[in-house]
Amino acid sequence: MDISNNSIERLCRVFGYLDILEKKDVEFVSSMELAEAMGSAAHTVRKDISILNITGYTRKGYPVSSLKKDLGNRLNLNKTRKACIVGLGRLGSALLDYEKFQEDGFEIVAGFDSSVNKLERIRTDIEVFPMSSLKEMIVSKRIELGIIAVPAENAQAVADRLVEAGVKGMLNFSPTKVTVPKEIVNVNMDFTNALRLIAAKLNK
Amino acid sequence: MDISNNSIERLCRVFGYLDILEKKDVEFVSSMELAEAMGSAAHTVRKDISILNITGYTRKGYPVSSLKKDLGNRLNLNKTRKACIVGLGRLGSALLDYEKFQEDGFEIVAGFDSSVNKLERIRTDIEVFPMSSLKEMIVSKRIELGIIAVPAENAQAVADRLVEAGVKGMLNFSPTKVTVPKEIVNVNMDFTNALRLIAAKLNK
DNA sequence: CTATATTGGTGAAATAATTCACAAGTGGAG
DNA sequence: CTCCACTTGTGAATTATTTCACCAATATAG
Repeated sequence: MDISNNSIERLCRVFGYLDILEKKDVEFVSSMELAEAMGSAAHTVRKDISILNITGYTRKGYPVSSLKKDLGNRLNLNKTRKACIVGLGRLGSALLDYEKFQEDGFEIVAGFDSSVNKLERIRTDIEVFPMSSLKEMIVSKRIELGIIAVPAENAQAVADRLVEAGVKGMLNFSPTKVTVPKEIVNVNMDFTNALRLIAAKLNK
Repeated sequence: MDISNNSIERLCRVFGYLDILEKKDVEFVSSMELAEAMGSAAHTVRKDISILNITGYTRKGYPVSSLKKDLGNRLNLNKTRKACIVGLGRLGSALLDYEKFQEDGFEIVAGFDSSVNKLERIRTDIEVFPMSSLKEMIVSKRIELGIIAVPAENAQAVADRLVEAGVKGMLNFSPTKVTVPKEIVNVNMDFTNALRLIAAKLNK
């Protein structure tokens, strides 16, 4: 299927918003309302949805629950996926307890760190392990996603080990770009670059 | 100047990589090497740079320091900018101590939280204040950027107050899209949506 | 000095993405 | 029943972005 990255990202956001509407028992939502919530345009929303061959109802909009279900099916968001966090410094341990992940269908089932010290001090409901058991745990717990929260200089090494252990996707919080085999999905969250982007846009 | 968002983002990453090269005293870098480090193509790098009318040297590449300086000038990255963090929960307080920001020219000069309890318990070198002094501090310290690290339900209210206090740009870590006047630059970092994007790309 | 291998620069071509415009359907008012 | 206001769906037009192909410049080797 040829659906652009931008469309996918927008649709993922729509999915998130539908989740909110569903919890409020809203039955129908128009492309206009979705667009407003997303900060985009109504025709963009309609186009994105129509790419997936999902249709709404004239004069009523899209049925919230069914659209959410359909989007979820097409975008693979209907099943819970297991993830682990590597690197339990300030950021990593904050992510361990970020409840939103669970609510949204991403279950953090393990944390890893190379420092025994950190492992002992950490207070969380989630099991934490030394780096040496990374592969074993990823395999036995069937973890699909790895979240990298280690310093830049270790990011590539961690990515390599995650790949070797068999994760399918990685979310990389380190400011380094990591190189992974092309079948592995990798998304970067580079805080500094986000600030740079803001600075660069300030006087455009 | 009409330079696309994607180009700007790529160039910001190039800027970051040049910083590393400069610290290693590398004198010249080729478009190919830059491309490899960025995970893009050489012609993309050259095109992006040429959009800014910056030129390199045949057979040598680009002079690292001078390219960095030029890019910095064009992208507004050569001066340090002051930022504050609003919301000092797990994530916010982790960000307070994220040294990378300082190294990269973004100085976190204040943290804010509505809970006096949190303010008292927090251990950091950076000054923290109650929400009631948000505007006063932003004005007096000439803070240009706001980093939002509060729960979704408060994000819009915080964004409004930041705008009202006069920040020029915001980095929003909450999973909600916030609406701001169009002259304010706003960038979202939505963790959940990043994971969703990964999931959606898994079987494409 | 000459030949060669590199490397940047860039207009043009190819692709991709967005935006538009409007036909078609339909719930609801009167 | 009729009309109207509203909302989707989508081919077409537009705009933006990426990719290509190749010229020009030049460092280096011999």
